[in-house]
Amino acid sequence: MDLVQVIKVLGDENRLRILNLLKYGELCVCEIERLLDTNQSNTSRHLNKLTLANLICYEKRALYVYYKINNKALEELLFLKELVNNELCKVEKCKADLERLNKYKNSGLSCEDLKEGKGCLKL
Amino acid sequence: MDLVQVIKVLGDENRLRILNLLKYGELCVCEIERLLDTNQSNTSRHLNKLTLANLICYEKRALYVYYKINNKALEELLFLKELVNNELCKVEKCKADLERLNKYKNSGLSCEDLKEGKGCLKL
DNA sequence: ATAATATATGAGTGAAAGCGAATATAGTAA
DNA sequence: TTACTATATTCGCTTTCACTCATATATTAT
Repeated sequence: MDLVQVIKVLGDENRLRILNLLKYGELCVCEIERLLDTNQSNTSRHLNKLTLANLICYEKRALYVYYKINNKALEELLFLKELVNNELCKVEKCKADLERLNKYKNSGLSCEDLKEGKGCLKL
Repeated sequence: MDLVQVIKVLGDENRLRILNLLKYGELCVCEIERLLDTNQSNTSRHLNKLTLANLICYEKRALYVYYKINNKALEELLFLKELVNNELCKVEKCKADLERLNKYKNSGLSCEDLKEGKGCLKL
């Protein structure tokens, strides 16, 4: 995928928020879905676009698919590295996302608990 | 304008080509129009979007409007600086644009000559 | 004043993109 | 096997966006 297409993929709030969330480690689809407060279909589509642009990659374990940043892309596209590492953290929504992510991680819950409405990611 | 909107503005081939052209100095609209090989209306619209995103600025002199990179934006958004300075030069179309730009500059012609079909920017 | 030119803008069109609801697929568990 | 769950994909809808053509605006020249 060429540079213009990669930038087009980056030019969406939900996808920037996903990159920001994945900066600190992998997450499965249902976790991202709750954190973004959108539905499963939409989340999956955004993850697919990021994957096609080689910005993230995934690993399937049992029923769950875990997504993470493709660090190789960050090394090859330094503007992307700068964006992810030093610019996203200034965006208000991204800050709020990280707060919720931390609460979730500190709660000790896993994605299996989310469907029951436990924890801090309930709607 | 927030980060997402700025990236959306960046996610267009013509606008990336304009930024690449302006990297080496100011150009007026009719010069950019010829270099991109598109029409006047389209060129003006792209320039307007880049201006609204604060990525470029302009100065009107006589009948002509000269656009140039807003270097303040490059200092404030380092990913943008990296993109403009080190990434655009890898894009094939941008390379070709710079070749044509150099030919034009070396020809000694000005934008007033373009309408007569002189020089290397004729259609 | 009028004419000519550079640039901006309005209107319309077609393509692309994001979204929600429903459905399909794949893996797990009983 | 059947039932259940996580994720992906299809469909239809709506919005956004780039583009072209035509027109408006502003500046200069005559």
